[in-house]
Amino acid sequence: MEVIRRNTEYAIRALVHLAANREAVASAWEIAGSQDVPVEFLQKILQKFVKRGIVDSHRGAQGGFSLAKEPGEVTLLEVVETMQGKLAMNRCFLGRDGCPRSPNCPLKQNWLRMEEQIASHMAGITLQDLVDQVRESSRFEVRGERQ
Amino acid sequence: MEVIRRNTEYAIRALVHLAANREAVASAWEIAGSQDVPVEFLQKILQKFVKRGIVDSHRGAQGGFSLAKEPGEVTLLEVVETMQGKLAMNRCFLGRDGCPRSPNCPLKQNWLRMEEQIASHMAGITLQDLVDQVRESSRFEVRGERQ
DNA sequence: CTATTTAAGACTATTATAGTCCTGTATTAG
DNA sequence: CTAATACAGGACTATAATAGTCTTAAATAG
Ligand code: FES
Ligand code: FES
Repeated sequence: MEVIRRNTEYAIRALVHLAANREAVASAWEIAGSQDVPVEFLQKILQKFVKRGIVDSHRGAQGGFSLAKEPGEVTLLEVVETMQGKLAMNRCFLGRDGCPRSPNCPLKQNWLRMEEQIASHMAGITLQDLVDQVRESSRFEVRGERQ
Repeated sequence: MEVIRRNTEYAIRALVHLAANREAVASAWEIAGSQDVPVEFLQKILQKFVKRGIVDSHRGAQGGFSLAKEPGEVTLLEVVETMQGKLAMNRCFLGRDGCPRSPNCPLKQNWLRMEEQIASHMAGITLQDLVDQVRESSRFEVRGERQ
């Protein structure tokens, strides 16, 4: 079972791309090409971030997308939640027809704690961190350390 | 996005049922009825636990299923993994065509840590805990404390 | 022997995700 | 002003995952 969906993965890659070339405007076509993502699909994805104010869009010739915030300000949590909404372990357990049945169910507490753990973990990672790491590993690759 | 699937939820309910009536043999039909789960579907589910040695099956008339282990020995983690396999955040990030591209990717470490957190949390909850809690809450209900 | 109940696999239905396409509108180079 | 460029938004299709059903066989209690 996979928690992070494909489009979320695409989104992260695209945002890392934007964060790496801060201030520059990149078209969806350009990003898609460099990240192996279907263009039209990527546009759809980026639109969500535009609405959230995380990405700026620029129409017309020479237009495209750019990061609206500092890379250090955008957390993985924001990105993931923009794509797939709040992560939920399960709406209900041990209740036959929805959670309200057992308001004091112990699993509910456990699910919530797990959700919080994941969320706070993701909230601690920013695009800047990812960009830095990408630079790190490509430094290795340049020295001929492939695989 | 939901991490726990429907059939896993059914499985937990069914196992709690079995754990509550320890030693007794309950037919799939009986369990399904008491837990609002499609019978045939539940059979499929229980078969998985039989194979894992968590549940014993008894064919023929008056047959059914019973818990093969002590309720305190069966963890939520086992149950969830029996149904949906190991929980994975995502097989890969920031690599275009699979994880091997960046063996030292930072997200990989983060995903692993999150997976471990969830797993250890689930490993700390047993069927016994759930049965106890169900008894707790029904005690409240009996006193007329509905909602 | 017969009614009951699980085992196993094939099959279908439903829903979620992924991906495409088309039409419109803003922007800007020329 | 015009034409090319590139995003906006919605409708649409395809694919895959999940959920659920059905059918046949094998075991067992009475
Ligand atoms: S009964 Fe709804 S979360 Fe436990
Ligand atoms: S590149 Fe595969 S997990 Fe990061």
